[in-house]
Amino acid sequence: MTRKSEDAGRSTIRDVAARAGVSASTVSRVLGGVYPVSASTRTRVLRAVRDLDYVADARAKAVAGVGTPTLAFVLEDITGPSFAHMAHGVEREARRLGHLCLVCTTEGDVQHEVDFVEMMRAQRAAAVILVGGSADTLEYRERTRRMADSLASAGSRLVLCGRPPLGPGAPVTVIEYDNEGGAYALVAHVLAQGHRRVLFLGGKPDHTTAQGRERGYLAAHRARGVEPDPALVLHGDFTRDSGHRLIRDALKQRLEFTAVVAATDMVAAGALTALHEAGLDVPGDVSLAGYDDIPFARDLHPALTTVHVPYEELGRLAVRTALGRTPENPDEHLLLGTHVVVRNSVGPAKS
Amino acid sequence: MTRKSEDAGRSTIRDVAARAGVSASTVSRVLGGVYPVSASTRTRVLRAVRDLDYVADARAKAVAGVGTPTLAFVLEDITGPSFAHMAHGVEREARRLGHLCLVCTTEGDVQHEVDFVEMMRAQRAAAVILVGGSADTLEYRERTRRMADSLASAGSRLVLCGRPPLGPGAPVTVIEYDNEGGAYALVAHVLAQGHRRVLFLGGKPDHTTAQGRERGYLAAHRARGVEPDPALVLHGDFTRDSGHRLIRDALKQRLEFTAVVAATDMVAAGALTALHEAGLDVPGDVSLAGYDDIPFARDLHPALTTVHVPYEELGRLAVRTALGRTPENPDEHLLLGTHVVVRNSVGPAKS
DNA sequence: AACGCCATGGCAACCGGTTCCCAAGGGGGA
DNA sequence: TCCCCCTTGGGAACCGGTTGCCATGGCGTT
Repeated sequence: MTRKSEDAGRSTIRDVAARAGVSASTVSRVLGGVYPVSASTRTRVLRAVRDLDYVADARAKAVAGVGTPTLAFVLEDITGPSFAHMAHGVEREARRLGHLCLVCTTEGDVQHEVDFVEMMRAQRAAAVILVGGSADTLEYRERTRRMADSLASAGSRLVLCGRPPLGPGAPVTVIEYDNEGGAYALVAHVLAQGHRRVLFLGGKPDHTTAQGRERGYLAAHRARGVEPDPALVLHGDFTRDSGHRLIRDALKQRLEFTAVVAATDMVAAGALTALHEAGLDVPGDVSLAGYDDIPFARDLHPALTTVHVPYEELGRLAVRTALGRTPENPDEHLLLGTHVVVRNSVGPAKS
Repeated sequence: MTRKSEDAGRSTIRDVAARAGVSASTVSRVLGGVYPVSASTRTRVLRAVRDLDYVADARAKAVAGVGTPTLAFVLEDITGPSFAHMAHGVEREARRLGHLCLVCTTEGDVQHEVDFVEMMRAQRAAAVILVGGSADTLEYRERTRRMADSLASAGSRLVLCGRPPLGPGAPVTVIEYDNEGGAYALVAHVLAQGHRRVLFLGGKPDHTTAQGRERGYLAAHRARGVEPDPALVLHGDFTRDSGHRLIRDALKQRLEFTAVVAATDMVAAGALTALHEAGLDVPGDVSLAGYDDIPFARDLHPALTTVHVPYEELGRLAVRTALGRTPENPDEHLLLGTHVVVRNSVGPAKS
């Protein structure tokens, strides 16, 4: 028994070679499958492989340049339904294209993100996909730009998925969905039902996803000749509790509104519960709309009118464009459309 | 310019060494940090590292035995809320313990699972965590046993998380939650409200998670001296649509029941919508309970009475026991408890 | 001033594979 | 029967790191 074969049972290609009475190169060739090897040799080698339960070390193969490529995926929190769907799209497409898929959640910690990207550069990941909105500050742009350059110089690629783009010249692939357009269409639908005082439950003020949806809210008002009341634009975050709290407080201060547009379905869910708790009927007393079209939206009562975002498609596209990128078309920027899903939570305004 | 340094900008440790005028070993030692190196040499090396934007290849380090350990995580579909929470727990704990986290979704395809596990063996993953219930057939046990042995022989470890255990002797770590106990407590609560005809919306008949919950349903009846009507035990899957369809059909056939217990909250959500569509009040006409306590449960209307399962804790525990395993205590089997969360969807039976 | 120790850094082996290049041997055609 | 080609398989270099071992040289000590 050799030294290696007693080490936790992991056997090397040389162990196999010794057992089959051939050289390591021959074993490699049998396993590779392309190089011509005589039937008897092949049989002996395969038998030794089975006897030792041998599998070639993937890391060693990677060093030699024939490994399975890897792709990394960074998000804030995988338990959010829309994040989960993007993750699903990414994972599916990565698998379809023969890539392994590393995942990292940051829980909002910027330093985690930077560290992880650096680690992925060391791993020689084919691409790193950053998912989810962010504050679009100068610091954000510089930091992200550094990550992009660093990955690019290592032959890898940064993909921004639903994240603020970096301006021209950055070696980045950007896939966004149209937050402003979706919110515009949704709010236009609400206004068309006669509502004039529409409460907007937004996210963090500097978060670009929240900003886009807020812009759509404002633009829809102006397009209809309604000047939006700044007091009706509230800020929280994208959690269920935020929606719940915002509505409870708004009702407590006797803020007047006949409809609520939430920046996400999660927020809408909390808002709905708060409205119910206050004894209000939806949509009889107050209309409510969400954003994201998470699967649960149609099981709320009333079923939630919302904006459908093709999250899974987004994830798939991120992978496809990142990996299928051609040298002559290096920097892609895609904007995916959304559409309003009309259900039962928005009704005519009480006159 | 050397051959390497023009290759996509990736520079090797030898490039750095040449630029700093030292040998590769010195560069390695400077970066390693433990070996004593003179200040001037260190400065020159670090400068060369910065100039070339060098990062040591993680795969090469791994081959040399000093890489970042990796852990793999296999589930059917990450978009399910309970799966997502387990994934979150796994990822957090893996990160805390300094492990990278590979993820694979199988979409129910057994062959994918087998192939992926084999791939993880090649990757020398520290552990592979299989998540989610499964049919507990002989084929399942043999297949899973093979995976466990194969991983164990490679110094790795198979973890079954919410999956049927394999019986004694298998090199496996098992973390389960108490499906039967949770369902028992939940159904006992429903029966205590006076309900006698409780519809059970189960999963696939051979799926162990579904079976456990069904057993709890039956046991709670018997404990109360109520003989459960077999016609009230329905089978579908764990999707929202399944719950919706099952209730619609049950109502169409004029099945009599005063309460519904769904095998998951997703199923309960679909069921709730179907009940509403039929004009039934919950819990006035029919009581409803779920299982899993997903975040949305409290935003359903009425807020869903359900069983809380510590999914995130489960994921964390799976990682911790798999990695922290000691040689003298190799095979752990943990059973996590659950508890009923009483909300508003279960009321007294109409007499 | 000589000696010895320790700080420093290079050489080479090793991790576990792949693949280029070449040698040997067998079989078929002339 | 001889020669040539093609099939087959081995040796060694390489991928990009780490680390054991050893040589060197500067310093302090006696």
